Amino acid sequence: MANNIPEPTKAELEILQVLWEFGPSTVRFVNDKLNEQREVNYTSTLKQMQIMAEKGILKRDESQMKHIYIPVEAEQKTKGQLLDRFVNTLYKGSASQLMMQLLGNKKTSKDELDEIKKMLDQLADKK
Amino acid sequence: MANNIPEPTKAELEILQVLWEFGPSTVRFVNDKLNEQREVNYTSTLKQMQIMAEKGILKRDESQMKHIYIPVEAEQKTKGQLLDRFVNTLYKGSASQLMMQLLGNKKTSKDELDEIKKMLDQLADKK
DNA sequence: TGTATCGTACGAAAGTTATCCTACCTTTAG
DNA sequence: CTAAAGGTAGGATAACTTTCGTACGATACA
Repeated sequence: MANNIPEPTKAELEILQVLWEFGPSTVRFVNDKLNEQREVNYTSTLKQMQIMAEKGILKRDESQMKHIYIPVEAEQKTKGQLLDRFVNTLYKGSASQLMMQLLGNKKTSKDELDEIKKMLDQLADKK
Repeated sequence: MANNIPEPTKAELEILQVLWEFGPSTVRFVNDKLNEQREVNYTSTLKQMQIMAEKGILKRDESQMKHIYIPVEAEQKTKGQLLDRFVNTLYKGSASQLMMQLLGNKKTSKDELDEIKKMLDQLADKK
């Protein structure tokens, strides 16, 4: 399978997040969601989503007048690729180095720590 | 203290990585390193580093003809900010969610797992 | 000493991204 | 039936990023 999707831009990522959270949506819906955070003109969002469709990031259902846009790749897959690229670029692929930074730099809650630990144990069992 | 450095661009990050790894350097040195990975014209790198100096990302020692460039912020600080932004954007700030993705998606080595676990224990002790 | 080499400075140009204006079509309500 | 509202399409524009050509000064060395 092709493993290299073109890196989504900042604006594209904002739109993807809305679609991931709320499922297939119209431009109107996405634009309203975006405007809860910052001001964007409707046609800007429209254009952006059209471009994403051209690029193959989104597909759309044109059977209705109000087109419905759907992400082509699943949330986890895309996020995973972005994360991979991030850890490769900044931490030479070392997950533990990233972890160290993450936990060292931030005040991570005890609950989070426990959750992470649990996860690690489960993973260790599998091996 | 000001906590928000402007996000370094892709090309800027490449340059920073060289300076972080090898310490304060001339344009020539950085450009040579970059050319081990991809072809870049010397003046491109020069211009890039001049811009970074203007932006305050780098400072430079002009006492010699061959200027020496130095990152203003420490590696860990900058990487920490980038990581913060990343986890906030993609995982709503949840470190454990990011971890799950990281460990689930990739085949992380047993050694890495152990190292991470050790790190967690140390952190837990501190609390 | 003069020429090749290596450095900086500056501006132009190309590529990418993000935004929005305008045109025009469809639906809906009065 | 007609006007208002809401939809898509497409081009223009602006900002940002990246790349590099050209000019010119300093250094080295034959």
